Amino acid sequence: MTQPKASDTQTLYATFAERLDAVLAALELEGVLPADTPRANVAVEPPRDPSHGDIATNAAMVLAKQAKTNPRALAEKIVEHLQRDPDIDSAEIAGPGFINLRIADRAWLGEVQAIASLGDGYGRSAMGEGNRVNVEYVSANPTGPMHMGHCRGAVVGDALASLLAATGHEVIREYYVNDAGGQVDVLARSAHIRYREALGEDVGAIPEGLYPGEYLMPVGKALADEFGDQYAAAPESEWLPLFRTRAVSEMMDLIRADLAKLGIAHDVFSSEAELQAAGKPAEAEKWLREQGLVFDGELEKPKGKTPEDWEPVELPLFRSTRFGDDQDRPIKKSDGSWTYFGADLAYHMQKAENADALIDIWGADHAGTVKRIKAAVAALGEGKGTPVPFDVKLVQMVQLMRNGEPVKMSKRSGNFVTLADVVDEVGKDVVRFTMLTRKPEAQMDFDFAKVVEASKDNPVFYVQYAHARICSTMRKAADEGITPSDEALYALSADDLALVKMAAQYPRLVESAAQAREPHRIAFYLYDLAAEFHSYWNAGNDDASKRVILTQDRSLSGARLYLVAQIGQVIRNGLGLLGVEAVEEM
RNA sequence: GCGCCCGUAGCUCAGUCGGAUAGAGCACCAGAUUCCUAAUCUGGGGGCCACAGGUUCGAAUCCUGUCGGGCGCACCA
Repeated sequence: MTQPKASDTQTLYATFAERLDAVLAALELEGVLPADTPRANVAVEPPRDPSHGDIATNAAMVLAKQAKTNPRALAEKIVEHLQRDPDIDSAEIAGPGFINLRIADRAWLGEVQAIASLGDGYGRSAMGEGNRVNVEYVSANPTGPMHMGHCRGAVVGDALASLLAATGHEVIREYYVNDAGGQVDVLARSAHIRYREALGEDVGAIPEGLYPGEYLMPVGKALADEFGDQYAAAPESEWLPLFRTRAVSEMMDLIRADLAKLGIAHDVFSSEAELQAAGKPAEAEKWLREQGLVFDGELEKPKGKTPEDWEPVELPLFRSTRFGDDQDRPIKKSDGSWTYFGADLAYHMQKAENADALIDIWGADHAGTVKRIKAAVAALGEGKGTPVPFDVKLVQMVQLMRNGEPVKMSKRSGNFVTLADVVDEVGKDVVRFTMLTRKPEAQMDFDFAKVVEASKDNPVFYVQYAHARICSTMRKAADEGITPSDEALYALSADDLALVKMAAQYPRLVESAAQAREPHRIAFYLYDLAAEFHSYWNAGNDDASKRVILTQDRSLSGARLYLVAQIGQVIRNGLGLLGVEAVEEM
């Protein structure tokens, strides 16, 4: 598949922003505005109320003070210039000083042709200027299959990565494998029990503190097949590293398979164990000590209630308080091994060397560690002289429900709803769209039963149905011998143009969603666009002259088919960003 | 006690860099199918944007405080 090219031509809204800019520049020359007037707050956007026109700007209100006049007087000067633009039918001053523009039909029709010629590239943008952005997401511990708790971050991260890729960023999708801590030793011990079980031993119940899940049985079986009983009675030190490596590798295969079900594939898997083996945390420590940012000091007491076995210890601390953290954080434990943070710090420094910007998608339960990792990246930027843009997006918890009752999940007890189960039951598209139809920083309930049983109410089908309807219309028209054509676009009516206006917002929406790093905006937009289309379609039920397929007026029908095909294109492009399939029939 | 996130219609949620009369879906009520896919559409009722101050031409949006919900607060990961 060839990568669609970013739009070379400017989209409609962008050109009007530029035209306004030119007017303001002219006013500076005329002396109405002082030279080099800052215009950061000037907005050019569609008004919420369509009766106010196609495009509105607040320029006069924002700049009135600098022009030493009142907004309406300045607005009149601006309008005077704008009215000379042949693509602007009218420019009116309203309310406190808004300028409302009505755009000529031919400009809108040009946008329809732009969609057609850009195809998959419509809505792509060069905004990112090829900046390398590393997006780290999922990074679930390799101790078992993915459960629903991981799902939201996975989908949001993936959609965000796609969004950035579509807006001219070079995106690295990365997964950090936490394969170095104590929990992977627990995994190895759990695998050892399953190994003995596979050898025919009666192991009874899985002991407290180990992973009881049956997903480790195939791992034990594979180890038994390969090594026979040579490790069955051997001391732990003989088999632990081996079992750990094998089990982690199997778990990662499992996780990759789960992610594949969601349509997610990472470019890079970084191993914490390898990072440590390569001496990266030690390098980071050395460098930070030189910067005076790591020192040996006494660890502060935890802020909450003091644990009973609390005693002061001296550890190498990272001076994260210098960057706004509540306390300095240890990078090594008292046994000399690296803390999670110590390794993570080195990991982020490594990532920063290979990217212009970093984004982490984390679960809200890790919110407490955001400040220290941001401090680490800030320290790096300071040391290198160039700050590294770094964003941690927190994805709030998903409360899993079943018939209104919360489902308690615990990996330790083996009681959790796996991602694979849910995807198998309701489908990838439903899961992805559901996760994307709310902003990620708000908590959400995911009622399993509701989503399974009432999935036909899911908005994803509403959007997909719009696309399927368009495809079906194209098929039907082909049967009637009517082909889409832009020859008679001039014949389109105001109802047709309403659809165009909605579609024309797509490029600016993609850019603003990418800038805000909020992929959910795409989902809501697609819903609105689908609604506009369904409404348009149904108008043909009441009034046959408003149908798309008109056997008695093949030229108008061809124009409408051409238009509708472009709506389908936009829906397809948007769903593509979200990783949801644009089905051709339902 | 401290930090982070959230609070918008009965329910689930949008609300763009602060902009004009705060919007959808579900549910409820009334309609549309001899007609391109009714998984759709049209119309209706429903709001102290948690509360109180502040900032300004203008606040659901920004600031401060209060209340309510969630998450976190060793050297775990």
